[in-house]
Amino acid sequence: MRTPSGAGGPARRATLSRDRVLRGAIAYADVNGIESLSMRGLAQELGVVPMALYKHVVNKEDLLDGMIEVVVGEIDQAQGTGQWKHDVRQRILAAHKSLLFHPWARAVLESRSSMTPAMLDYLDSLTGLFLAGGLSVDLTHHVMHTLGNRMWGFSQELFAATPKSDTESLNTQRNALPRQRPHLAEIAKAAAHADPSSTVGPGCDDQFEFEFALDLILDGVDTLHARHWSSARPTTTASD
Amino acid sequence: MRTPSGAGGPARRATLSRDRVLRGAIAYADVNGIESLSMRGLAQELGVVPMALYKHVVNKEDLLDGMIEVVVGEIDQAQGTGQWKHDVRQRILAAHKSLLFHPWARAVLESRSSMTPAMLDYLDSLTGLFLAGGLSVDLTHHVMHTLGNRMWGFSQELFAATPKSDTESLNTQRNALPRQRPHLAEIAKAAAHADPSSTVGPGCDDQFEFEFALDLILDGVDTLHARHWSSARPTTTASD
DNA sequence: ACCTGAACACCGTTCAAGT
DNA sequence: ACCTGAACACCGTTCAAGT
Repeated sequence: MRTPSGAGGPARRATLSRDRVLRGAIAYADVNGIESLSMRGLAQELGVVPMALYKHVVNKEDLLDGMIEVVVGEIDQAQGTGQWKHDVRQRILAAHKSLLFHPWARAVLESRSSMTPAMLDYLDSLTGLFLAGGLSVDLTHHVMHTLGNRMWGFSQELFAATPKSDTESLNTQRNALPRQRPHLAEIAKAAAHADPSSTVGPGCDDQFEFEFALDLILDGVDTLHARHWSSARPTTTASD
Repeated sequence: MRTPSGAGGPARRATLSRDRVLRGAIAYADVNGIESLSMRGLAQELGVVPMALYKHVVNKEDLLDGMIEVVVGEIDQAQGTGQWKHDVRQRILAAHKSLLFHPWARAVLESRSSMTPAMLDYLDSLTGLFLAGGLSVDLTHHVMHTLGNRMWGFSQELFAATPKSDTESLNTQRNALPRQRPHLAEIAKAAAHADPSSTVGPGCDDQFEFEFALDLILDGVDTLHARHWSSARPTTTASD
């Protein structure tokens, strides 16, 4: 025992590389949450002195950039069928799946000040699917914005936030809500009835909601495309 | 000079209140950015010892909650016209405007673990507009999700990120992009042609893009409503 | 009872001293 | 030349000592 690479103590880790640092950080964030990811903590997890990380990563921002690069790079790129709506749908659902797998990824991705190469590649391939389907450059441009844009100025999955089950929060959800927010209560009740499995939350099927919104947008785009929509002479937007 | 409340030194501030703390924090974040908002820095800005803040705010999370509460509470609630599509559009554009005014607000709002009363009130009033317009509870439910949902699993205004103008970044934008990301380059070129004012960015009209996406969704909803769409028997989603 | 300075347990990153 | 411990300049929050 006490030999430098003995079997008793903490195992001697393989030599560090950028990839090992990034994957270590991803695993750390998956397990402990992104808010508790620190350079010092990650170094300890990797069995390394904190400053050793700075050989592979210029600073914490670069670490976060790299983590996003790995996650976005892993988005499945299925073979296209040539039908743009199907192919776009498939690609976006693949991205959705990858990001769902790492709960911290969306917030980190949105906090990046500029896009990473993998992000640009993904966007470019998606753009290419629209153009290959015969959509105009003009329409494709605005569709890309539509897909990237959060509605209302803010955008997160609004009913997904599981409130802490402290007393006040439960009161708000169960008692105060129906009185003070009757409209929200009505749709929450209907959703809970449709899926009685969840007792306190509204019991929404996140995947259904995601696909509903995606299809609504893609169908709307299809309509505009068929009408030869152009930003120069907008026909309102879709119907009028 | 040196009198406790003299005219020479830093002016004696009015007594602290939760409102003064929250508005001080908002002003601080507007000027210095949310990332440099600290309890200690805010206290100094308010001419107060750090621990004094904890009389009005339970911790930093509560401070952030309160800031969001103020911003969301300031969303303009125009008088409704009775036409649901118009009224919803107006309310959402008002929210968009309020959040644009505080660049940090979207990220902070999305980072909240549960909704604040003002957020719930806003959502309830929006839900009420759909229901008053005759949309089914079912459709209204999914529409609320659609508006709240970011497309693709991630969602920020994708082309809004103004990259730092360091050399590498400019290279990426100007030279590498057309070669490596031809599709993105094509729509960027078209957009720059339409609006030659911005030299490096794609020159997109953010407000136009926001309204395009909003109208696309609202028009799609209108179509589903006219077809008596129900999640029990979805007609695909819209057209087929 | 209220207020607050000092202290605690952290951060990311710099830097100079070691090999 | 490389590596790394200590140090620097911060955090949010606790706590005990002061009034």
